[in-house]
Amino acid sequence: MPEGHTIHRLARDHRPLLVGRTVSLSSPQGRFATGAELLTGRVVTRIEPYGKHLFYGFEGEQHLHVHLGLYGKWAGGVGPAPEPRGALRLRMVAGDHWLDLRGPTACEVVEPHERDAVVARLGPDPLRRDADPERAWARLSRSRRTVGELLMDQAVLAGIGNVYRAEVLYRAGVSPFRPGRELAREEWDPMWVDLSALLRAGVRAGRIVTTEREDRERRSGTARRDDAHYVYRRHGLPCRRCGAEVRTQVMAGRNLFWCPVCQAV
DNA sequence: GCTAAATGTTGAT
DNA sequence: TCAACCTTTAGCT
Repeated sequence: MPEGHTIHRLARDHRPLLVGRTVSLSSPQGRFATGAELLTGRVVTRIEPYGKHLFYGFEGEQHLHVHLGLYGKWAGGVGPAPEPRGALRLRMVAGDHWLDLRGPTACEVVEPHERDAVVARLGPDPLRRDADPERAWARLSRSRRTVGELLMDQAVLAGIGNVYRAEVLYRAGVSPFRPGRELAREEWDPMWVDLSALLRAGVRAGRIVTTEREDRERRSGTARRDDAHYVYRRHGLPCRRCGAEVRTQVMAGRNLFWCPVCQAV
């Protein structure tokens, strides 16, 4: 489930398994091999997430660049690795641990300047300590594009996907159709803070939960198991706060969800 | 069992 | 704007 929280969680989980260790890499899928085997025998020096991109740094200043895309997934375990099945793009083995990568959009060995080029075209990532929210504000506040489009643009903000877009706008009470330039600074600053908090909670939980505990508890009598979101994929259902029907419409190529009452303007 | 859709991006039209 | 990439799952039958 790859928005930024998934990528940062993977970096956190993979560091103790890989950093400082000699790793062997193989690409059983063959036809999608991207030279990863050439890194076999080298030591992993660091693992860095930027937005939805993940970079595994190796001795010799080369990096393995991974982008999970829509369906990419890592699996792993301890002990002998299972027989490779299906489209297994990459297997990494370090000591007792094995890690299998399936279905990524990107899995390639890159030079430092290529890594830098990827990072350079990304906006600030709210999960990174070195993120500069002013860069995002500079883009948002000058744009005629809608805030619903801007939040999905990785050059404006890195790591936000379709779930966080819908949920953070709902929590801010901002219409996705508002042009970025009509967003007030006093509205945007709390949204950045909220995004950071939601993403951090997502890293901890390993999934996206954007509803407040009180909201979930208040509804507990009605026993909906799936109460992790306010509006995402809830079109046609009543808004959890006002009861109006949650709506959906394609924006920036993805299904947008919003409450027409709570997010009227 | 089958189909459609899904938390994403790229490159062609 | 749309197809392609490629995997999993939800919701049908």
